[in-house]
Amino acid sequence: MRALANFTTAEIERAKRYASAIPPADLDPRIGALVNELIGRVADKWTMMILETLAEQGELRFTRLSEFVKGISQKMLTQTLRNMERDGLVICTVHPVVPPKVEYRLTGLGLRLGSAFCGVWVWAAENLDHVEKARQLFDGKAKAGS
Amino acid sequence: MRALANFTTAEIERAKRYASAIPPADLDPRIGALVNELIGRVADKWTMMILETLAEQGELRFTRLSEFVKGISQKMLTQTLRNMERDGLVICTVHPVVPPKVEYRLTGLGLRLGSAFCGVWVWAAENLDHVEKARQLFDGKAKAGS
DNA sequence: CGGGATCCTACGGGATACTG
DNA sequence: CAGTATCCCGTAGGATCCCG
Repeated sequence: MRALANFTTAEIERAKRYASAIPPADLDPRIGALVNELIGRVADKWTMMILETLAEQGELRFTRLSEFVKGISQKMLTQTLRNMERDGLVICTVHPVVPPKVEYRLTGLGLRLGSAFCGVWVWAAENLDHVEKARQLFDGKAKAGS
Repeated sequence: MRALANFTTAEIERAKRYASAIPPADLDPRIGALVNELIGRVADKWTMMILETLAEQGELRFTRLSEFVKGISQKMLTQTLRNMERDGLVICTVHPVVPPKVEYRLTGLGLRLGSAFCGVWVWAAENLDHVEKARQLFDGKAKAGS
């Protein structure tokens, strides 16, 4: 890890804690593969946004949910919700009334995933301008190089 | 948040910390949109896996990296690396020798994102069997219902 | 209201071949 | 070795219509 020489000590500490939290999965390579499969499933744009909305709002009906998650089509909302339900992240309660009323909320598992993702959200919020500057710099260089 | 009534207190505490960490982004709706765009960019399967590998391994050459990130095509590796470089997550060092030698490592920004994602990895490793059981249960019900 | 069923298209992404 | 360029296919995912 000599490559990390020019990071701050705080950053290195975080990296170490990061690395040390992973090993258990590496004992059996199949486990690692399964974890990656699971990550791939869950690290989906819509999954993350639905997860975030439900974690913030608590419990929502289908249409209400679609209003919070801007830009999602009803097809993707349904599809993603079904997958999340299958994975045990979400519970769907159907009230037998007309017009139908269906409410979605996170399970304990889903809630824990939500708080696990929290760090990513905070990172995004904190480093938004940082990323934008990096992009402008990169695009500027690319143009100059052509 | 009455919907959370049947969670453990620990889970509720986590949810509260979660929710309280988000608000700053909601002040200006445009910020929220930008954060979501950024999340969409970064919550990509390959981005996450490359990020993880570089956080663990420190610094790697192109081919070496492709060995760690199982299943990735060289096209996607190049593409994802370029995007990450553009976003300021990764630094690419080109050594002017033959054969070419190009090394990739995380920037401080990338490293921080890596540690932010750490929670998700831990969650995945911890709850793998939980998810699998939920899937079997769900699939069983689906079959019974048909 | 909350979806399911269809249709259709754009594009993600793999395989292969070529280059400095 | 580290890409770039080309071709090509599958499917993610939007639009639309319908139904209980």
